Amino acid sequence: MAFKRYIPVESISELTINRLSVYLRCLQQLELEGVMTVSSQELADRFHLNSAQIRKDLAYFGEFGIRGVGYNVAQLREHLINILGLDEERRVLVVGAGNLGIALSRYSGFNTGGFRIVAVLDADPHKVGKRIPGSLAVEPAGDLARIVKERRVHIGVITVPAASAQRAYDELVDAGVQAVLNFAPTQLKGHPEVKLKSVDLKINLELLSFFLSHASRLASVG
Amino acid sequence: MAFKRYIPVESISELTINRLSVYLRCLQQLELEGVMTVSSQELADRFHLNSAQIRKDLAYFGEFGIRGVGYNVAQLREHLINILGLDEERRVLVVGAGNLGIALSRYSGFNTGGFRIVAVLDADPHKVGKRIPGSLAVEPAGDLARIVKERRVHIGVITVPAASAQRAYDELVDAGVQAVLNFAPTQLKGHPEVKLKSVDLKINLELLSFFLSHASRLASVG
DNA sequence: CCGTGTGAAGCTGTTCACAGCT
DNA sequence: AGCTGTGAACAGCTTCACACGG
Repeated sequence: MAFKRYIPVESISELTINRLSVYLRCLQQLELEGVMTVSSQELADRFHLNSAQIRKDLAYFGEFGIRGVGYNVAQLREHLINILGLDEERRVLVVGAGNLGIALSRYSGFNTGGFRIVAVLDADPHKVGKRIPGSLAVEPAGDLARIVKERRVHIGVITVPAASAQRAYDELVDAGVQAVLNFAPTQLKGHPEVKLKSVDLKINLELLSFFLSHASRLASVG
Repeated sequence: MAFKRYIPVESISELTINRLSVYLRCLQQLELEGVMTVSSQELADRFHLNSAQIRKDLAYFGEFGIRGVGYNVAQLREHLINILGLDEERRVLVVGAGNLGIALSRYSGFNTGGFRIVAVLDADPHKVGKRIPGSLAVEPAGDLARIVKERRVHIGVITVPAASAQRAYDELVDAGVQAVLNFAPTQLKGHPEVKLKSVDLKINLELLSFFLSHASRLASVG
């Protein structure tokens, strides 16, 4: 792989990595449309991005474009897949078979493009054994460590209530997962060696609520 | 309400608003524990935040603390609820009764703390009429405009596939919603007057995948 | 004396603008 | 001639550090 090595990976911002995912979506759509080549300006116009930022983000990882021409769509798509590590299978385990856990385990985004859900766990004996339509059967949370090791799980997803999230996180880390995606609305801490990303779905609703409260004041002005 | 008025709301960053939600969670937990008063330093230590940032974020909206003492937990919690507009009922409509739409409509976070889901729609006639356990029955997507008006919907949530998301967004805006939360992995555009927030759940998995790919290189070094 | 509220400093992320390659 | 790749300027966000009030 022809990645630049003189810029350390740790120095690249999460914002840049998130944008690489966005660029990947855009390129996949262009490829469907049969577009062979695209300039950063065309990409920016089409998908409401900034052309300089696209070039800068890509330049962290290599020189993928051709001056005077632009980028080869299929090639750049492959590069992004390599950079994001989506060429390897990532085995995912979901802790918490509540509404969100079940939805994610059936969600196509979590079962395509390199990701595969290999287990869904719950501590509630009433849920254990139930088959999730279009997905797996729920397994007992007590088997977490064994399952992580046997199925060589890479990523743990936490969809338990806030009060149980820290314990789930600790167990996942002890069992040996390499990264954790947390949906519980709580601040987890304790394991700097395992990458943790937290997502609080309600925060986004509250953000919109804030704008609703303050938009009416603006509207009353103009 | 004793908000500062000399700083315009538009100048406050989304990052600050998101942190207000986090502070609210923290205060709710402290209140459960019976803590009456808290300093920014104690809050920061307890929940892994930065004390100066807490003070600065709060100072945009007023002077809520007492010098030499700290903040009254219950009072500050009320202030945050007011600032975020969570004292008013926000009526939410979900477009798309797939896995994610159904999960969100049952998700407690979307039915508490000021939010109430008043309708779940889908274009698929096979889904229409089905009752979501612990939630509402699915209604036809064709009734969107009527339902938005009759039930005075504030916020539309898009959980349809990427290809249908722009249409759903346009219909929601035309029907008169004031804000939209989009879960479809696509770049929406066209209505600057309606606040739009997009969340792509898969981007977070891809971010973790990136770190997995690059962590092994770090591990091989040290 | 202690902790808030806040200018100022420092840092990170974005955008500009152009040299250099094709 | 046109577009990439990139240093430099700019903008925005975070952290510092201290004057001020309780």
